[in-house]
Amino acid sequence: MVRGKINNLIKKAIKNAQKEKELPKFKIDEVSIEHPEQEKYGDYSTNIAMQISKILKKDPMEIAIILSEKLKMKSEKFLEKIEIVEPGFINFFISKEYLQKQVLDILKKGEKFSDLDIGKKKKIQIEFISANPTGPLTIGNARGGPFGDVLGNIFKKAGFKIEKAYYVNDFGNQILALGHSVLKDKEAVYKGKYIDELHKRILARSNTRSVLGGKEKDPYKAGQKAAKIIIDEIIKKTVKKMGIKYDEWFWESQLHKTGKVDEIIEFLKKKKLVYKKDGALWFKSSKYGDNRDRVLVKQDGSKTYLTGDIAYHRYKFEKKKFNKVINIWGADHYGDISGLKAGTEALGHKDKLDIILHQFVTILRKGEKQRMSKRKGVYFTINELLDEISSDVMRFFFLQKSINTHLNFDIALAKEQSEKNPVYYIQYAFARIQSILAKIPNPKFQIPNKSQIPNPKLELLKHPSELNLIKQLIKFPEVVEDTAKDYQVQRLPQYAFDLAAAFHQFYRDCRVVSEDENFSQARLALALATKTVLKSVFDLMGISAPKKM
RNA sequence: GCCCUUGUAGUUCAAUGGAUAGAAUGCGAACUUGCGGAGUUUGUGAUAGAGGUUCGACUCCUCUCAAGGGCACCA
Repeated sequence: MVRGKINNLIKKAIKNAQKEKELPKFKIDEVSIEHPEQEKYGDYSTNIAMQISKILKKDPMEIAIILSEKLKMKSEKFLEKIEIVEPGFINFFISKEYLQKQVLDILKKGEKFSDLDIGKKKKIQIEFISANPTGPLTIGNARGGPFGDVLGNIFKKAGFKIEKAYYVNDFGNQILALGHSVLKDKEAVYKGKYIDELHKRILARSNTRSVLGGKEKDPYKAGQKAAKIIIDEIIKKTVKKMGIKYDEWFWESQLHKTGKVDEIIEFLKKKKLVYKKDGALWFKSSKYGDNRDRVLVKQDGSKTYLTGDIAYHRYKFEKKKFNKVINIWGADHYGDISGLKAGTEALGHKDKLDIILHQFVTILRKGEKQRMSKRKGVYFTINELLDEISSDVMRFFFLQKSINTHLNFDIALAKEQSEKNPVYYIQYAFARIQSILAKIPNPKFQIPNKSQIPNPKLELLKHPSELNLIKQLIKFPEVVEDTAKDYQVQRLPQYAFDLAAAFHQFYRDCRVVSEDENFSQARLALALATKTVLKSVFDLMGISAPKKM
């Protein structure tokens, strides 16, 4: 990675300057390197001189001059020049030769280009969606879907071992409520077509061989049966349609059946972290920074959601040995964070749990807000959305936005704009490359690939559009690295768009297949490298890479 | 009342404390007889308000205003 190389150069330059007493000793945590927006400021840039100037109270320009002298001495072939600009920026310009060589590097590495090793094979579990099995997935609770899925893909690329999990809350009050709803008795809560169907199926006197059929009068059992059907026949299908594949579907009821929840209570009792009050058993979570204590066992003897969740997390950390667990929750679970964090800390797994909240989606119909409620049967399901727009468009739409935004979703607009969507723009770039490759007229123009890399005269690639395209290509590993660190997944669609734009410009300016064999070879190599990277980006985003459109 | 998140072109969204705030879409203009006219170039237009910190603020701090969420022995 170019950025890594520059980083090392700067660190060495600082050390050298210190050795020669041109700069005093001091500590810096991180050298920040960015891409300047303007071309004249180079390809990479650092503000390190300003950072140091704060510590040393010395003029940043002076520091920049000292460092740049050291950098120039050390400078390697990949840099064409280094410039200093007021008030103390050091700007780096990448050499043509280096860029040209990178094309071959990408072709050699293929799909593995931008595979990183920052994960060191540590195990991360990402749990997302995990909506209650009481109805179809709505746009509200599925926002975490594309996000969690893609974050997992990023981690994998960055060298972590990943598990994607869905936690099924098939236990407790909402299951009872579901049961009543299915039985359509006085305590019914949920409404909708699916409830009517479940009502028929679960109450109908069907053939005795059917596990789920038959008359079921007990509301809790009816609820459990309904939950299983909802997961297996509704949610799993929707999830698949969204292009998400889970490694594990974990059922909460298992924890209760196997006594894991009781074990948690015993464990906390032993650690003297519980007490009785008002007939309930409380967890002293406030000892771990929670704003209040939490109930583990209610007055009526049943366990709270939290108790089960702590048991589940013990399973994650101790049985499955995850080094890190990331839960993606809706903003309505904000109040539960400190309770679970306290629980994991009591278990001795502090700092291994990350909880990311996603804000909600406001559904608009013709500009008017729609209040959603599963209980009232008013909601917009993922399935309905996928009838209107493709999974590609849906995923891209959600991925583009930071998880923190309260986003507005106008269905009519989404449908209308799905035809002008940036996804098409990006996919079109891919299709264009395919079409170029398909049209190679002369068999002498070999298509370079992994097994057979000819020696394209890459030094011919010197048009600004060609060099710019290569610069985009080599940013890919940086995108993976940054996203694995800060979880800002919207960087990915942004990058895909920039890359596609760079390709379209190249296409306009540089004819790929021409009479000139050497040019054709070199540009084919570049087109192929672009195809490789685009394909990887599509894979990370879970979006299809069409050969034709 | 307290806590979390958010407020950026007409609209939907970007921008590790950096240099002239970037796209898409809308509206306006132009290019493209050539590997796909689903492409390219270009004009228009925005940091909710008031203070503060900083060489430098959309970004950090304080207050005000506005939106969503949370403050359960529900999940």
